[in-house]
Amino acid sequence: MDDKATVVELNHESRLQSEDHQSIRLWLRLLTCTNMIEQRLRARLRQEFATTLPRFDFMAQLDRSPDGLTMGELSQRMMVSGGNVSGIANQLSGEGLIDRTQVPDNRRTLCVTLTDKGRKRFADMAAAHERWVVEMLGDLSPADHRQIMMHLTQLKRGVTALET
Amino acid sequence: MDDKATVVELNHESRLQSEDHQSIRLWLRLLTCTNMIEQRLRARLRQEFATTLPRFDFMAQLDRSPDGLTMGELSQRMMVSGGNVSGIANQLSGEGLIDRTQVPDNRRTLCVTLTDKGRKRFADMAAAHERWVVEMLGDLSPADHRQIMMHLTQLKRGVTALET
DNA sequence: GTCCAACATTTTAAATTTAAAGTATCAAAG
DNA sequence: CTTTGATACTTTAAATTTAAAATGTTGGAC
Repeated sequence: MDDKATVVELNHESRLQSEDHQSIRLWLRLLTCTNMIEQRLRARLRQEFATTLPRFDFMAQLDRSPDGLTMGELSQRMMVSGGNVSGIANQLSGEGLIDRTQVPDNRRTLCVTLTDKGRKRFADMAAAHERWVVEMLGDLSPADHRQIMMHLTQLKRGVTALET
Repeated sequence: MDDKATVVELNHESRLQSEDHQSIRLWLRLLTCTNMIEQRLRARLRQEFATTLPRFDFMAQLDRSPDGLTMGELSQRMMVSGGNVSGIANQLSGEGLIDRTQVPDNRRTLCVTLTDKGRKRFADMAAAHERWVVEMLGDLSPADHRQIMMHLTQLKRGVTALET
């Protein structure tokens, strides 16, 4: 439907109108970058470790917290719904990668930890994952990194500040 | 599970280890920002227009291309699988918001356009959507906008450059 | 002690999403 | 003309995801 005299990348930003607000441009650029990286990571995790991004994320959060996390904490940190976390936990538990134990002083709460097997499994994936991310973002100089981080901090602060 | 002497935001970045590579930090920051914005937009589209982000995205791409887009083009631009686009197209077509017409010189190809109803419906949503995005990102000065865009351009270029 | 609202989690149903297989069409080679 | 491989799209099955309802638990208020 489009004449292409020049090669054009097609992605979220293709929907931009000339009169669109600068903020819309920034948002679509952000979305495009994130989606591009996410898709690559997803594909590689599937190809090389037969796992998914949310499962990896789940284990990464636990690896970071050796004392364990509750289901609610996992839900917050992974930024997904509670039901979602329940489902992933069932899988990982079934594969012996995590333990769920009752917390003595609150019978509503579960404490989730990586098993030894889970910790080992994650270590392999984490090393590869880091290589992939560095490969994708490593072009940027340390100074650029700092600058983008600063800007995204500001952006994040602005969004967080809004109520609801 | 965590003592919180200070208020800590919980999100993807919570999984960061002290020794993690700068690129991982940047990636998780990017993911957190995108998810935060995406969740807010998703919730508002549902509350105020009883629709979803992918449906909005679909219509936005079409609004941008008055001559229509093929299913394949939509798939590329929305950065989702072809089957996904088929499903959304069925919905929107059922609601009379889009038309799918055969292209005369290629019977495999469908050309998708917004109906008048679809165009009107989208105009309302787009106005609100722009307000929301500006509300979230508007804190940044025009100079900041330019800088972040520049950096994300570079980041995008780096990721695109990788094969596969 | 008894309610009652809040909380932590799971379950449910519906929608979304994906990868892969399937269908139909095309274009080009022989 | 026929075959072949590529293309455009849809269908399928499985997994993911979400919002909302359901379950069980807690900690006051009274």
